[in-house]
Amino acid sequence: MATIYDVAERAGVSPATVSRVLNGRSTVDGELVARVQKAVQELEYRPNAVARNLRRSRTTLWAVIISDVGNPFFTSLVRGVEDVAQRAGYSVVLCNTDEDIAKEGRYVSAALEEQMAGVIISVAGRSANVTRLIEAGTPVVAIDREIAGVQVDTVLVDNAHGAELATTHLLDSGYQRVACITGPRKVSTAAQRLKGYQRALRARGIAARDALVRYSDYREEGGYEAMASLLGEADPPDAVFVANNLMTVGAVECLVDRGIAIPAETGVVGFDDIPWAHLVRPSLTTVAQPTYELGRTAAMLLAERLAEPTRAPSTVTLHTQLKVRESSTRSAERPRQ
Amino acid sequence: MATIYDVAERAGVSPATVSRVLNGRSTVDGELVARVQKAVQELEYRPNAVARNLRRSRTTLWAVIISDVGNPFFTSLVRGVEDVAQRAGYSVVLCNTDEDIAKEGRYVSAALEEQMAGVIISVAGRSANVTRLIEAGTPVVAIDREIAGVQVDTVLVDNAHGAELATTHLLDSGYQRVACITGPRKVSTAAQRLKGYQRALRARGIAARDALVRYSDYREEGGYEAMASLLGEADPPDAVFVANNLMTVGAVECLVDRGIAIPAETGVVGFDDIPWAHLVRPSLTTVAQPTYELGRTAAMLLAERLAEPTRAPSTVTLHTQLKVRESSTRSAERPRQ
DNA sequence: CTGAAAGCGCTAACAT
DNA sequence: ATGTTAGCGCTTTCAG
Repeated sequence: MATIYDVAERAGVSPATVSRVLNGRSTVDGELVARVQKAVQELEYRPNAVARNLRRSRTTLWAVIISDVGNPFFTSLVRGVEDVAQRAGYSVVLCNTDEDIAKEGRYVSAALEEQMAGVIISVAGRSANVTRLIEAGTPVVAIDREIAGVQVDTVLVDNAHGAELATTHLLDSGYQRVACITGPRKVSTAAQRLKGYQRALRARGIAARDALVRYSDYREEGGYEAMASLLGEADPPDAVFVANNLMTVGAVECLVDRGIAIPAETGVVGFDDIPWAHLVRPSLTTVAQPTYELGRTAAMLLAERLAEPTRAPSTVTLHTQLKVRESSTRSAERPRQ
Repeated sequence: MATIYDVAERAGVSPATVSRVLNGRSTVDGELVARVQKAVQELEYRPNAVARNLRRSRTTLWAVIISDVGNPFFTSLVRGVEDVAQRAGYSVVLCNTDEDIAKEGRYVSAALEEQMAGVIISVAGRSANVTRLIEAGTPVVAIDREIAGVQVDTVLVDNAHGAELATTHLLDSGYQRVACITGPRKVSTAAQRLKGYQRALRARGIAARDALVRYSDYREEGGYEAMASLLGEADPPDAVFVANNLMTVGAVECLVDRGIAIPAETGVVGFDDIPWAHLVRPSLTTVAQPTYELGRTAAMLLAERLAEPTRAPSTVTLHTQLKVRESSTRSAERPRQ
């Protein structure tokens, strides 16, 4: 591979001048610029980014740390990040933690060692890993999930509000015993969505019963099992609010397997859309999140912080939207969609 | 950030010795090892990977270049790559091209400039971009799509065979005029799947008619439009084989919008599963690909080539599987699944 | 077994 | 405006 010295020699200038031409910062004589560009072409010169990064002590890599690449929620989000990153001249390194804090820790170490320019993270658990990044001065944006006790730029959705809407909608549809399947205890979205569910019940003067709440893992199998467990109750629910998309699919599968009719016997609303919710029969009522926008917003916050490291961290909350479809509406009221 | 010199000083040894301890290559006196480790702990020393990469002139980054992060086919594949990569000590940089050759070119440049250790790519079009990588000596593994005229490790599925099975199955189900919606002309999988479709027709002595073939873009909207176009034919099809998952969803939506019953009036088989094909009503018959295994296999090939750069390139072909569900079986024969 | 020293390729003072 | 030069942090000969 040709180096900057080879180019300099061929163009009859110093390496510094080549560097100047390449980076277009300082002003260089037009004639020299032309010679350098010609030499670059002829030698098929390609700058060595590693050397540049070492010298500048910063890279053009962003780490995006998420818990499940298989979940369309996260892929849509990553896409939002990616689009902004590319435009701003950064590349995205994808890090999949499977909700595993140790794995998250390894990725944080890698981000630190690789001197990554910034990190966008949906945290798997407590804040320890994020603290390491902050102490090292790496800009961090929290996405989807809040990080307790740490001041960082954050992009969230109105989880409690969305959950409340969903639950209220089920009650409005005439369901009496509305259950909730939420996510892992440590995850902020799980807590917030549960809180919204409870708030909706309270608003109607209904006592929240622990027997109708399950904590699960945000995975399809977890949703299936939680639903099965709810159906095992002495007084089983006639509707369920499920706190993420994959668990909703699992819960629906469980109901289908048991021959329980949706929505006639049991109503279902899921938090977060799935790509083909409208093709599923009955089509699924969901609390849709602006997933792509979440990613875009986080990326823009990161880009801004990189440009202006000292400004105070901000939290952006995006809005969810209840998409009423068939799974939550008993015969009387049909959804318009 | 502490450097290797700080550690050396604190441990009372030379930087070279610290390096040896850290990399565990050369044998170092036990007492010195202990002192170095202690110093590393106390200083919370973290090696600078950028400096190491420059010195070693190689990195621990892999680029995975795909055409659509939004497609579950690719995310599952990426996950397979990721799992192997992490275990082998590499990180994965995700590059989304949107089937855009210019964008692909930019990612290839980035991979070259960042001195990435290897590239796994599902090519958007012709081989020019890949040739640049090969000329620079960067190991490349082609995944999902073949690269014409270039010798590289390759992981594919039996596209023509899968398409043939799908088409034959439709004919067996009693459909007479089976159409095909395939992908972009330049993409090898589109050609292969079309070929399998044609082969199945020929085997039954049916003439393949251009009027029943559409080239589209592997996207949902493209599938919708292609289906609409087919329905506009004087003699419209009574079944369709669709060459990827997203276009299948689009085609189904089109049929639903037109009030055409699946499978009674029109049968549908798609190539590549979608995650919730069984929840869709009618559930979708698909040619399932071992997506995760595709990724895993490509990653293993890359890891092997990195370990042994001179061995001859190999091509691995994985098998598809026809999953018969409701969308392709008229009342008489019910699917068992 | 350990240390000294060179150098990976680039950029940014500094000097001219 | 251009060139000279030091050095980013690490690894790896080469000596000892």
